[in-house]
Amino acid sequence: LIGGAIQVASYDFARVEPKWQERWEQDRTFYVGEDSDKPKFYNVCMYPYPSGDLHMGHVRNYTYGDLLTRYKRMRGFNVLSPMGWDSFGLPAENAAIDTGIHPRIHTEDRIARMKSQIRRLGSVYDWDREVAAHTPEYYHWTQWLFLELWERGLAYKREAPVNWCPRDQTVLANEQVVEGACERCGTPVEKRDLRQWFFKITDYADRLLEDLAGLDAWPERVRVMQENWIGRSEGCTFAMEVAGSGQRFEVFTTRPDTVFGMTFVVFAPEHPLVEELIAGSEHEKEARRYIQVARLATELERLSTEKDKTGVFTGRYAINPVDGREVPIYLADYVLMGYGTGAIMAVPGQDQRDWEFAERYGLDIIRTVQPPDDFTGQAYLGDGPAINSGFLDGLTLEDAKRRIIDWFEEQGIGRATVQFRLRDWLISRQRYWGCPIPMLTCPTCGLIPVPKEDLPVLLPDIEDYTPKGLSPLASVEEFVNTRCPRCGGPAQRETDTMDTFVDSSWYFLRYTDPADPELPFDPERANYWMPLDQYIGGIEHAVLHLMYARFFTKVLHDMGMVTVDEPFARLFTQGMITLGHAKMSKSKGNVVSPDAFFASHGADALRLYHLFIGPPADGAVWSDQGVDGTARFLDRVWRMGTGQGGETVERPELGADREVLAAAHRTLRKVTDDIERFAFNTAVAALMELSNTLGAYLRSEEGARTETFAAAFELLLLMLAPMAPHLAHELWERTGHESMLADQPWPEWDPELAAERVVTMVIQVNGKVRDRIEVDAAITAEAAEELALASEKLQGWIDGGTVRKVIARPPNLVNVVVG
RNA sequence: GCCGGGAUGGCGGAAUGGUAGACGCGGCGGACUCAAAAUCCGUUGCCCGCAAGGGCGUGUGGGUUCGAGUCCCACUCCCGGUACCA
Repeated sequence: LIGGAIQVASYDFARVEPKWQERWEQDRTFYVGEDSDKPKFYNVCMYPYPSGDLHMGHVRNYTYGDLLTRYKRMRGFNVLSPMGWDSFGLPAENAAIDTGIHPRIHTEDRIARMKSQIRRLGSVYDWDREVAAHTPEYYHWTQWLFLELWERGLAYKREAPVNWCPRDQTVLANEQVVEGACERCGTPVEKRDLRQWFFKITDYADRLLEDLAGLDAWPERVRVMQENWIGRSEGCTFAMEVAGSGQRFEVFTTRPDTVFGMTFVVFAPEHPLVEELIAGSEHEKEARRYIQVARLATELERLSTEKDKTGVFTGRYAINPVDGREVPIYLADYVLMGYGTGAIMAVPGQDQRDWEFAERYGLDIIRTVQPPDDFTGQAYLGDGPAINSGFLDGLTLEDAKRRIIDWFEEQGIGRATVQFRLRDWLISRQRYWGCPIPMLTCPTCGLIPVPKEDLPVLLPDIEDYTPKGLSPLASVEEFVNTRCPRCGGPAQRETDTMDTFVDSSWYFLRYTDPADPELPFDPERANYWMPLDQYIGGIEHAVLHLMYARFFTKVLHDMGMVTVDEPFARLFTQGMITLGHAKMSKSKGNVVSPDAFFASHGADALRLYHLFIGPPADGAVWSDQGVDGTARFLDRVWRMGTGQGGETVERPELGADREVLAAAHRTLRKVTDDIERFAFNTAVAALMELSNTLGAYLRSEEGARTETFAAAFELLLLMLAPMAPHLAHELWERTGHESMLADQPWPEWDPELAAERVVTMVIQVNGKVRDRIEVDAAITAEAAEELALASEKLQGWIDGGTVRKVIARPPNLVNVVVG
């Protein structure tokens, strides 16, 4: 950046960093096998979508991951840290629509760019295990896994109302709809009925929920988010009858105890019984109009809480099974077809939504739980004795629930049931750049899987990527038309591709056996590495990827392919880097590129700043000057390590120097602690302090003793090795070490040296600091008290009062209570 | 609304119930230099004071404690997630 003579004195990262990046690669320092005596440590950063440019979020992620790889290796672990590419997906296809460049060319070009940036960061991986979702060698096994799910009844195709993004011309999973809009492009999502492929993740709902409890090394918030997403509620399903017609339908409720308070029934407008219900009713016209309007409403409008509840009377009545009373049946879109049975018993006295609806349409409200005297709200949701409830009167909420469910069972009309909010995972995408679904439709045999020996079903090259509501594959006749493997007749291939979250649900298993030609992975090799000892990534994957990957792992466990049934033992979710509290994004044009910093400050300074910026779990505000600061620190270390920070002197005796060595060992203790608890910011701060101490030592009047300085500086380099690896390795070599720094064991601190000998003791009067004195760290309470009371400064503060109490907390503090 | 997290100097942040503001950024003053950059030294929460020193101070109001940024209660605001889930 700046030329001139001075530049020679500072850390020449432009020369040093590439040198070590090559060395690590040539020496295969971070390539590993399964034949080690050391304990294993499987460390993964979430594999990226190859967008082509490393952004600060990646840098933060890989800096943490790389620190851990290097640190754990020094701690004696057989560390596997692989990297790969989530390389199917929409951006490459959208680019192809614009430019005509094949998504594969586009993607592979970007992978190459990103890979070189990752190398430039000094982040090290076992590249022999690199995987990319878009390669036939990988998606062969994604298809194989699909067929396994199919064989187990966990993959199925059905017509369903789905979320349709009109801009991307594709279906979205529920998880990809954010506030009624497409997660990717923000376009409001529409409802469409399409035949789609689903994975039956709901079969695993209970296990996905229960096993969260065992994930105690996961962030609490991620567990809570998954718990809410799965959304288990216990309740009861019971049957009711339509008066006159004898038609039966079921309702689900979590409050069966309030059944005597039912004053109406509501059906979702899409409920399959609605047609029959309204046919011939005097309210038929009105009802049809309402259904029409409800269907057209976008998800966004329907979800709006601002909207008043609307509905329409069907003209029919349902019979309450507990007392034979007839209650009106309404249609209303506040009841959702996708949850429960799509029909509810409405109890306005105990449900606020029902209350609002009842008020609007002038329906009765009956309280069945006695609210407390001071209750001023509308619907009462709390506990209390049951009232107006026949044989339930007087019972508490829980007792009444149990009693009424028993009664339903005795009558044979209902039972206790559990409902989940979680829906099956819709995996069909009407797009080109994804993993083809290995299924055929035969006019005689129906849905037929592609035989495993015919895999992979290759993605054909095409010319026209424009979405037309069907996958672009649908217009490739050579692809579509094939033979049925069962009857030999003509058959047609499935033309949808899979959601890219399918690809990413198992890549961490492929890493363990990346080139296996027979299986997605060898169970033995997978069992050696699984589970991941550390998984690091963004919080945005809290429910999507992390839950799908858990689901796949459980299925593979049930297949006997892998022993564990949870993939990620420890999860760390990093906070987001923002610029002045605004999210960095291309569209806002406020992206700070790491590339510029590789050139101006070097990778080590950038890494160190990411470590130093704040607690890793928190968001952080980017500051260019912050990188100046860590670069300055590295320069100071560099000058000290290359003899430019001051001369050392030969001196036999170790005197006050002992304190310098002690400081180094205390730093080592703190840095080790801090790394273990992911407090990288304070670990860096501690290294800065040590470097300040060493600088002062070199400049001190009596001079730094050669041997002592060397010992302390060596510790500094060892601690810097995982954080600023290039500079640390270079200085290690320059200070005369033969072996590579990365191969050194992490040092142990000397407890005797690290122990404090003299500390500052604070003397307080009534909790306010009035004096400070130096005392022996081993001082007794009695001696501390005596010293404190003897303090001259204290006398003025005690004057006029009597000492009521003395609290001594040696060696840090004595508090004299004066009254 | 519900769930989770948070609020500390000009800024990022530090602090097992025990010296609030470590470390860094920025600022100010100085050394070096013809000058600048770089580097080094000093200083930097606010208020009063020439100083010695003193007072105040961790979103607000209470409480527990010899002692509270930290624990408890009530509230305000900010961030994230989620939302007619019966």
